[in-house]
Amino acid sequence: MARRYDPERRQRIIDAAIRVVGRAGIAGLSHRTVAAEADVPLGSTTYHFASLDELLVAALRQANEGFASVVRESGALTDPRCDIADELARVTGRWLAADRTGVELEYELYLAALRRPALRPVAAAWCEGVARILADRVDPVTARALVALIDGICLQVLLTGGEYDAGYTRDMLGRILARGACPEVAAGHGAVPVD
Amino acid sequence: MARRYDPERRQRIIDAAIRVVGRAGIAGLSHRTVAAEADVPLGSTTYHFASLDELLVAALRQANEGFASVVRESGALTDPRCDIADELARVTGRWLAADRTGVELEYELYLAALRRPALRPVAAAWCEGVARILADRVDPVTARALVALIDGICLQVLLTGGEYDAGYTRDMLGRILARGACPEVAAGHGAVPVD
Amino acid sequence: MARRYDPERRQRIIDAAIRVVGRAGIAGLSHRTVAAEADVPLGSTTYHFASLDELLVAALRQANEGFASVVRESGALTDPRCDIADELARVTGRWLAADRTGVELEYELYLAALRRPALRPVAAAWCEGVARILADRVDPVTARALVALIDGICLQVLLTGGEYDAGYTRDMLGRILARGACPEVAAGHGAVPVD
Amino acid sequence: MARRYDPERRQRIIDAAIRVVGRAGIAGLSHRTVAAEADVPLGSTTYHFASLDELLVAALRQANEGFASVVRESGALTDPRCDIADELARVTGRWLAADRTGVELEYELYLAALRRPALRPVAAAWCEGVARILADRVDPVTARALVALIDGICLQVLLTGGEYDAGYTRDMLGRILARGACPEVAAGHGAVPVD
DNA sequence: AATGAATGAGCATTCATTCAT
DNA sequence: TATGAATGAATGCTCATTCAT
Repeated sequence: MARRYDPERRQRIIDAAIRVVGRAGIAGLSHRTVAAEADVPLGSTTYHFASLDELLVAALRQANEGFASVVRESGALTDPRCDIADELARVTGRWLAADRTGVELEYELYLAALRRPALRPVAAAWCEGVARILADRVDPVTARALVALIDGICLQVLLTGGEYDAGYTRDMLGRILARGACPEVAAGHGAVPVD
Repeated sequence: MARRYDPERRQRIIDAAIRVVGRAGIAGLSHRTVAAEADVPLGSTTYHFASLDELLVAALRQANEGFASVVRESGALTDPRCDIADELARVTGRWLAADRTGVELEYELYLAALRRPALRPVAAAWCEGVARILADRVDPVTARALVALIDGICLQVLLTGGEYDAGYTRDMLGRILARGACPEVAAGHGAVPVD
Repeated sequence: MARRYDPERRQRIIDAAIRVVGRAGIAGLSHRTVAAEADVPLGSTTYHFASLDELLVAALRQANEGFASVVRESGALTDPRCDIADELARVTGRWLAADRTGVELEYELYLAALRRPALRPVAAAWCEGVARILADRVDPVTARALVALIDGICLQVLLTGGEYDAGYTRDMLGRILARGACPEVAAGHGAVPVD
Repeated sequence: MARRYDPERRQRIIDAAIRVVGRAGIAGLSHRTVAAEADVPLGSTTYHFASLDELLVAALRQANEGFASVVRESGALTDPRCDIADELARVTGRWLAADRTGVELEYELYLAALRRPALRPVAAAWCEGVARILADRVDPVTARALVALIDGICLQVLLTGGEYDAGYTRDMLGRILARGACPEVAAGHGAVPVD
């Protein structure tokens, strides 16, 4: 009994869900685990969220902001003189190093959206969020490609257990940004022969 | 009783697992669902695969081949005169269009490696497999970036429900390839400079 | 459906567990057997007891009381003039004769503590419970030895299928009590010397 | 294939079973665990032992000798001048300290014999084995009581997780041996008043 | 004589959800 | 409104045993 009239309980449950997903993955999210983590009665979670999916969407929508805010807080990107490739590579490295839990959680969102259409808008917002921040410096198409490349590089690091290589990332982002730097090659999309 | 001596049972279980994941996602894969799909007794699945993870690894290893074989079969990549960016963009488009279920399955298994270390080596093999096919035409670092970018673009398509844009993809792959030709940028990061 | 709101269910499950162990041994105790015996749904047993060990502790705690209460009810022990050895031997005999099933159950749960640390505190309480009853008449060290000897004798009877010999038991308990009166022997080992 | 004609396989399986029971208890003994421990094919265990019980009896019969042989090897007991109580207490302490696995295994035998009549002769042999060794120095009845007391004391140590107290053990064994030392008290089996 | 494959029963446990209060 | 109790289904997994070879 006791704990009636707890207006922030709903929020506390969401926060707990984020911690649970961060720790054990979406597969580890259940009414029980989240109730235990939030220190609320089991019935409370089903009362505030009609289904687990509803809770999951609320949680992921909130957790969504990790990378975007890291990028936004990197004031450098707004400085027109900074090297975007270098700065993005650095920021990505910091993000990967700082809080692996948060990183895994955001990619878990990707995994989940694959099967749950309800999550697709949330996943789409992730991409757009980052792209919009870059919109002041690069055209939208390039921004989207930068996000895609960062995504792909991060996935390779996370999935293969490899080290993140900031120099490599900077160079590859640089290539995307440097459209036209080597006009004669880019023009024809020619292959780069190895020998 | 009845069905003793079924030498291909192990393979049949793997095939059934792939069908189950394709239909219901990894979350839908259980000893029971796969046993029902393969039409074998429950005990048979645990006999042939000591754990679900082991079955998942076998399934991922087999499903893994989808994109790689599409790329490999695109004989064009071995033709030194073809435009790699254009060809890769076209092949990717064909793959995405042909069998969305297969694509989703491949990415779901791929992303699952995030939480299941047992799957990581197989996920890593995915990247390397595609990169190796490109190895005849581009240096390894560039190959890895191409794979990363394709990964990122495919994910955006799958997750946002957007259309696949072959022209955009070709251009962005082209940028990565273009600068692969500029030794002063690639230098120092294991790139194989073009002489 | 049907049987919601059954406030004594928890106790009924414990009682059922004791019956199951009495009939089939600890090895025969499972959520399923106890649920069937208590006539409750399977989920009910796991709801009330988070693990089988927890149920076992509750059962042992309850079954535990058999010998202790027989001793306690033997009012004679509180009579300063009675012969403790004789009375303990008689009480032990009565306990062994009365309900062999109960005795075996008590020893089975007792011995199970060997492998299940969760049961150890309850097993320890068994010893202390009996020892405490004797505390009015003998020093604590002697009490512990009396309990140990009774334990050993009962085990021999139970395990070898031999007959219980009250005279032999009385004599041996008597020897332990007799030397309790010789301070020079007991001294130095926490014995309470008789002044 | 390969390993046909392995005349010692039966014995190797028994040895493996003892190790398994010592490590994980009787509950941990299965055809699978013992086959893995013995490094023989699963079918081999069922071939050599028609049932698990048969293997268990064979294993316990062999493991049975632990304490008895420790006592026997303590040559001191055959020296008429040695203090039996002291020597037994010391030997018991050494046994408990040396190899807790072996100790637990022997008591596991007790637990099992409670429910499996097939094991009772084995358990009875345990008691008699030790008693027989003492037969040269004390009368059979006293020998049995010594064994019972040692049993009870060991159980208390094992079950309550307490420390073994050699001095206490020597004193209590001494009381059983010292029949008649305090004739006036022993005669009447009088109680030992605390105050 | 020996064994790998097979299988159906059983295990402890977790679960989303329902519902009477 | 909020919740503890309840429950049936499902989970991964282990098992003793059988049996064709």
